[in-house]
Amino acid sequence: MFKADAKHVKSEQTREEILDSALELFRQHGFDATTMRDIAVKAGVALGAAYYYFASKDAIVQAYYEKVQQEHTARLRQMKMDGLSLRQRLAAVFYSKLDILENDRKLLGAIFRYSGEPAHPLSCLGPGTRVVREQSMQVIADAVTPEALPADLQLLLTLGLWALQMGVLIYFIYDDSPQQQRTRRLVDGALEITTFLLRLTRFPLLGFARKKVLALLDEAGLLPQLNHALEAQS
Amino acid sequence: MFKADAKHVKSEQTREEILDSALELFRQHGFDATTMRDIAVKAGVALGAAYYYFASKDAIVQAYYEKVQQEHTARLRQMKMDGLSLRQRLAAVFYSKLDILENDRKLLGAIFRYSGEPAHPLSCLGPGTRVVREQSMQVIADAVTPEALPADLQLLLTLGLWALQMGVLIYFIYDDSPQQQRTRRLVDGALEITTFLLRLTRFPLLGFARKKVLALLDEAGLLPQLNHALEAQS
DNA sequence: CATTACACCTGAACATGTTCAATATTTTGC
DNA sequence: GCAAAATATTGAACATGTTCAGGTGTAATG
Repeated sequence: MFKADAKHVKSEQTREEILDSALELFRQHGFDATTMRDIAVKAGVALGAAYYYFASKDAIVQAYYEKVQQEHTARLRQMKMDGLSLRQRLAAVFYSKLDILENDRKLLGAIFRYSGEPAHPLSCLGPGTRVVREQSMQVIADAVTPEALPADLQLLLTLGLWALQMGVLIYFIYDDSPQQQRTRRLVDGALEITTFLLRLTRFPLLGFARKKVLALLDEAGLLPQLNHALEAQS
Repeated sequence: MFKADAKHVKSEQTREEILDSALELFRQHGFDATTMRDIAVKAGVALGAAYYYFASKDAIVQAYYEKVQQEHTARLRQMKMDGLSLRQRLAAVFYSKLDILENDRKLLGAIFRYSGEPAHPLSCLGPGTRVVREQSMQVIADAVTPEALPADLQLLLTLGLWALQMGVLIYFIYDDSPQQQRTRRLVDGALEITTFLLRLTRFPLLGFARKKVLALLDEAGLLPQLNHALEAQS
């Protein structure tokens, strides 16, 4: 069995070699300027080997993003959130994501390339990316949960924040201010407003709007079985 | 001079021929399954001619979308909006767009392909598509203007509705319900909630939130010079 | 009418993502 | 240990988006 493991390790090493080479080249010369042949040469394998491990060039970026999501989850698990406010916890979630992605903004474009193609396996909204998408929602849900909100509101807030995060990432890609300070300020402001509005939902009129929104999202099939996910992980 | 015009007409005809051939093939077999060679053959021209008129395969879809936007603008100009409520006017805006795009949902994916690449000329958020983007905002602005809202609120509402429209289009692409009924219901519900919330902005607390949101968007550079656009067209 | 300029068009050549049949290597079953 | 199965790897071949040096016809110029 140890030999099987050794082999698995070897195989995994080849994969890593290809992935690392690809990322280094992407960062140096950009995604489009890097060819699969360049990647294979740098990784010291034949062209076909790259396709043995990755279904496509875009799939390499997808693999990168999965690593990013793992790292994001890991970082937040390590943080002590006790005593922090909801807004502070959410700021930690958003900021750490930006920190991780800071030097790879040019790679992110590939993630969104198939947003409008339901059938594409790499569509960031399609079934092919469900796992990483749910994981990214879970990170947000974990920051929301301690607030002990009513279940429906919690679901709504989580979904809204996830959508906000998507928007922030797009803004981040376009942000050419130094160190992407503008994106950070945008996050600050958006979270301030979010928590402010959250407090308002106690009032009857906004509570009514909340119910309306939830019903609408439900009818549209946009409410994921986050409940299940939440139960499963606890 | 009439000969020069004749030539211009001829050239324009070739362009149309290529565009029409491309669209028909895209609709029949999908965007990816259609090759530039197929398009050229069907249009009765050489491969290079297609590239004389369109910078890339994606640019053909962009040209299509520009036609769609023209049609959208034209249809709404023709409609009598007198006596309609804001919600009814907005419903007309959203519904007519869906009507125009109804049979071309598969084409739309290409529009969003470069959302995450600021430098790409076809990025739907980049400078290369500014004209058509402003035109699509203008259609919404025209439906909002008769409401005679305070300028800041009008700007905010227009921007929000434009973002909503983007989201609706994405949902539309993914919607496999018959005749995309779900998207229509989503529009109905979203507009109901929007107008409801709009009424609430009169209350001081939500008015405060409104100011916050505007300041945030302004700082983020997300408020376009829609004022200018509005002035220019009136 | 000859010449030049220019818009329009051609198709071969190129670059690169992707496939795949063939081969090498490792693991498994006996 | 050895044959068979599974896994890993190779690189040539292919498909297709894109480029480009050149050709063709038409209109202005002299």
